[in-house]
Amino acid sequence: MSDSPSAASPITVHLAYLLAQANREINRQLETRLRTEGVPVEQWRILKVLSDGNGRSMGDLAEAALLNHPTLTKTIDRMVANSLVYRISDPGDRRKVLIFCSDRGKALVRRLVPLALDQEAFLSENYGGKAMAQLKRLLETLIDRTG
Amino acid sequence: MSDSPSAASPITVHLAYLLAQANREINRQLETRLRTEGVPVEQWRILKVLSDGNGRSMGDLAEAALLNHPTLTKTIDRMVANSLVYRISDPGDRRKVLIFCSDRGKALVRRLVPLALDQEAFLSENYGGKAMAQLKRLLETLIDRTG
DNA sequence: TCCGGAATGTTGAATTTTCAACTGTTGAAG
DNA sequence: CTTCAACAGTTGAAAATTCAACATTCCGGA
Repeated sequence: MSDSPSAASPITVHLAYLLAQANREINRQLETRLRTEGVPVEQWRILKVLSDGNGRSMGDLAEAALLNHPTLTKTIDRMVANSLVYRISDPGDRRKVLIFCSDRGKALVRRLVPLALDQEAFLSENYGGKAMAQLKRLLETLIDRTG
Repeated sequence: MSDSPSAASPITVHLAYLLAQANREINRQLETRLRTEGVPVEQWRILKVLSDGNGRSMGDLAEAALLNHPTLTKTIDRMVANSLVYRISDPGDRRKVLIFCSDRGKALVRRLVPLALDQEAFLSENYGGKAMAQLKRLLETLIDRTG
């Protein structure tokens, strides 16, 4: 009898809430790490995705970087202004625009990757590599099953 | 030898990325459910926290609802305009403002709770109650250990 | 008592995101 | 061939968020 009969369950037991809370916290940690290079988390995701040298359409990139379409357009505008990426009209389908990472962007990614890996290492240490692997696996299947 | 030696690990293996992705997905699902009542997820969180009848200071509420301070101020402005909550200056510390849920707000929460529980039920079914419990536990400890 | 620093919220400007509407392109049906 | 619906991306206005600066109140020490 730990609760009175009418005690409603708090929102803190909802998966949606816990995910939002954890995401907020981890995102903040990453944000402060990336602040060294003055790069927002969204731009880090975009750059990392593009860093393999392949171009991506806006649609694919939006999906990969977890951004809405118009938001991505404007973020890419800013990144083009900073010479981090560039647009090329897709020769095969002229509705599409391919985004590529510039040399400057690639150099930035090389400085960013260690910062992100630092976070992973930090989490592994303070949270446990086992728990982390388990959590990642559960998140992946959650995304697969509902996304 | 599944990867070439120089293959960089994709961003999709980072915990920060997986959390962002899962959060985005689950949040969207919740959003569409709450759309029935036209309530943004952030307001749902605020209302649910306040629905026990106790007042909260802006600071406590911001923490509980996962919002920054100025964002909360303006969100509460909107909710006051909609008569969902009201402000009362804290008698014990006049720097503080206590936020309470109005009757209208409470009635709304009663319609919202089933929508949120529906999501939990849906997830339990399509993802597994076991996996869900495990995921919740892992998220809680992650938050404890890093937050 | 009075001062000054810390805590609590709010505000206004600037930035960012979102929504809906729009342009241009493709592909398939007739 | 045309035509037209669907697709890809952008745009401009509106809404929301963030940042920095600003009150106001509290509290501890001179």
